[in-house]
Parts: sequence; C-alpha cells; structure tokens
Amino acid sequence: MRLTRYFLPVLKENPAEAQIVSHRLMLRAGMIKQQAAGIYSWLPLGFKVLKRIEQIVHEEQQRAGHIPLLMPTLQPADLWRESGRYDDYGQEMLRIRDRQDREMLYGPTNEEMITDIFRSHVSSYKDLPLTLYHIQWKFRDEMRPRFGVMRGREFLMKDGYNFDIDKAAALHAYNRHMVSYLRTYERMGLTAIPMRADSGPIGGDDTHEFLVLAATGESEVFYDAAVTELKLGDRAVDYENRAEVAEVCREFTTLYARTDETHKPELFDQIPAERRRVGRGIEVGQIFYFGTKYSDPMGANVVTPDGSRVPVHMGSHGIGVSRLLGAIIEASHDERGIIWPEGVTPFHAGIVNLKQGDAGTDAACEGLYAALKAAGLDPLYDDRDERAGAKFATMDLIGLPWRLTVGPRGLAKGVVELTSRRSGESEELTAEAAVARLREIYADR
RNA sequence: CGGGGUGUGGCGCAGCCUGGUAGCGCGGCUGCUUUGGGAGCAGUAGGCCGCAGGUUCAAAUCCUGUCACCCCGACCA
Repeated sequence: MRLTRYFLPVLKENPAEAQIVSHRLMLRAGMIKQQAAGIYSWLPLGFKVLKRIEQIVHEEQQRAGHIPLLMPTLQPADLWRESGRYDDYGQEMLRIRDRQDREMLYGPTNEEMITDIFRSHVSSYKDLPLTLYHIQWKFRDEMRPRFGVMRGREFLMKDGYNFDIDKAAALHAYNRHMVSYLRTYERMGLTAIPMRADSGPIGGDDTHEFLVLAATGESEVFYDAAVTELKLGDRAVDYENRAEVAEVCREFTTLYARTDETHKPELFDQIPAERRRVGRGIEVGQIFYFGTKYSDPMGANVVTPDGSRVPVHMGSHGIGVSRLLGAIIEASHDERGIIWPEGVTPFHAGIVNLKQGDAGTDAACEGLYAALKAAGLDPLYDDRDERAGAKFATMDLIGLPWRLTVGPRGLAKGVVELTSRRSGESEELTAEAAVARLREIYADR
C-alpha cells in the first residue's frame, strides 16, 4: 500500500477523552473513531489488525478441531426465557422490539442459540464430540464503557461451545481450549496467564481466565513469577490425546496464578518470597465447563449406546478479539507509539523514502516495494512529500515492526537501512538482502 | 446507577465571572525556500459556540430545560 493512496488519519496531539495509552495510540494512529460511548468505527489500519487477530484465532481453533459457523447478532427473547436468563441477565442486555412488537435482544453471548441449533440437529452420541464456534459482534450495555476498545459496549468476540457425552469428555474440551488459547496468544506476541476465576453469569464449576500482565489492567493479579517463563513454543500437541492435552494444562496451571476474585493469601504465601508477584492484568479470554446448565432446561439431549437419553455436557469459551488490540498495545509500546508483534502487524514493513521526488531514490523505493510484494509480503510505502522526521514519526506511531529507510546517502553506497522498531537497531544491506531478511523473519507467519 | 466535570472550525484549547456578534496553537490548501528525526516565511479556506426555550436593544457569555461525552466509584469478554 502506498501511503498517499491509503486512509490513515493520524493525530499529532492526544485526544482529550483517551486516558490510557492503548486508547490514545489507537486514536492517534488512525485505527478507530468513537461513534458513541463504547462504540467504535474501525478505520482501515485498525480493521487490518483486527482481521489479522481474527485470522489467528480461526487458525488455532480449527487446528484444535473446532468448527466455525456464524450466528446472528439479534436474537429472539423466547430462547432466553427457556434458559431463564432473559430475566436474570439484567440491564447489561440490550433489549429491542421490532415493528411487530416482538421482543428481541442484541446478543451478549450465544449459549442459548447454539444449544437451540444443537438440539435441532443432533440426537445421537455418535455425533459427539462437537465444538462449534463463531466470531461475532456482541453487545453488553456496560454501565461505564471506558479504555477504548478494552471495555466497549459493542465488541468482537470469539465464542465457542463444546457438546460432549459426559464430564470427562467435556473436560477434555476444556483442556483443548486452554491449549489452543495459549497458542493463540503466543502467536500474537502476548504472555497470557491462565488464572483460576469466578464463573459470573455464565455459571459453572470450572473456569479459567487468561490475563495479560499490564500496569493498566483492570484486575489485580497474584502469581508466581515462574509462571511468566512458561512457553508453549513450537511443540506439537495432539489435540485428540486427552492425557497429552491435560499434561500441558497441568504445566500451565500448577504454579500459583489468581485474580483478586479467587486469591488465597495462605496459598500465595507458600511461594518463595522472591517469586511472589502482585500486579495487574487485562482479561483477554475465559473458558468454562458448566455441565448441563443449558442442555437440561433446553432439552439438548442425545441417545446413548444403551438407548437412554441424557443431556449433553457443555462448556463455553471466549476470546475478546477486539479487546486484544488494546491489550497488545498496552503490552507493546513505547513513548513514540505502538510496537506491533510480527504476528499481528497491519503491514510487514514500512518503506521510508527520505527524498521523495528524487529520481534515483524514488526508483529504488519502487523497486523495493515491488520486490517485497513479489516476496509475498505486505509493505506500506510512505511516498508522501514529507520530511524525513515526519515520516519516521508516523512509522514509529503506527508501529510497524520493521522499517526500510531509503535515501541518497545509502544508495550511493548501494545499501538501504533495515531498522527494528522494537530494538531501534539498524543495519545497512543491499535491497535484495533486505527483502531476503524480511522474508526470513516472516517465513512462518 | 451514585458523585464530579466538559460540550467553541478536523485535533488541542482560550474567551463565559463583568452580555456588544469569536480567537490562539496544531492540522488543511496555495506559493517560495528547505530536506537523514514532527522545517521557515507569506497567503488562504474552514465555526448552526451540543440542542431547545427564556431574559435583553443585543447572548458563546445570564436563566430554565434537555441531549451527548468524559472522569471517580460499584459491575464486566
């Protein structure tokens, strides 16, 4: 993309309404525009990152064997009356009446609807296990939306639902989700720690939240420092293998890590003092096992091999997709702007033309731009007629992890400059070598 | 929902107390000079002062109502 042909309304000054860094940077980098309290338009740059995150979530869910579908944002009230939640959910649920005066709601979550789909089409144990998920906009009418996309009223969420024959199978689905989530967050450059949690209005016994450590987090967290060292890495996990999946979960949940909701000081104090940590975290996902809480009242039963009918065991599992934008920025920025992890960056690299209009420099930039695209990369070429400082400032603000700087001085030596946004380190190399290097960096992304 | 605050060009703000018909910085556009970390000079465009009503010869300014947004708190992917 050429910057002169793109739509990137960056702001030089901080908008007054934004209090926390991720919100400020998203506004300044031209990623979002607020339309009402807690409701945002996603401008091209923000939309691009949102789509990258969504893509990673899809890939990891499908790798775990979970099946995508799409349910609507608007739901009929009757489904929620069956589960009893129409009256229980409270003011957070946005209720709407259509022209026929039918009661509708903008879905805050989808347990009822997915259960309805399941019971309509599945009736035998032979169809289990089954995990369905979607990525769809939700609406929760928060009392006080804040922190930009971190606590919006309208937000994009991946929510998945497993249907299993018994508790053991459902707990395997729970564990499978935990592992797939760990991998998902790692691919986004995040360290997200599973912490034992409270179940809230979803209900159920087993639940973990995934917290990204950040000073601006809304939850207070208590953990063993060793937990931040755990990495899933490239290890191959067979999602069908219950014991193997459970072992990974054990590895990631044995060390103490809890939010203030479930914190037990007497357990915390058993951690060696030098590893005890109290901090703050951003919740970016949560998994639940809740047994037959919905299948029972809604009649989601299957016939077992011996011919009896039993309600299925279920769980639900969510990732706050739009919230992740904020969480990633909170975890990865500096005073000059965002620093995107390679896994989610909106463009793989930026090209800065230091002398726009100079025939040689322009030609070199064009060549580099074409070569990067030919290599399967997605570059952003700053071809504006701006001074070097302005171009650098824009690149730093929008946070592309790699910058290629092209100017007459370097070209005289036959080189361009490749700079890491994260470390600030530069190296001079030929255009061909720079393309090869970037190709290597993004080889498996 | 309780408490506090703010609405003035695209963004950040001043003006309001003490009414006299709107100003500054950034940004935009034009020209010239400049050009390896947010340039300089000159010119120029852009405002129903959130909305409605009232007081007044006259309202951004005073009064009443209303809407929106922000912050603190209690609640949450």
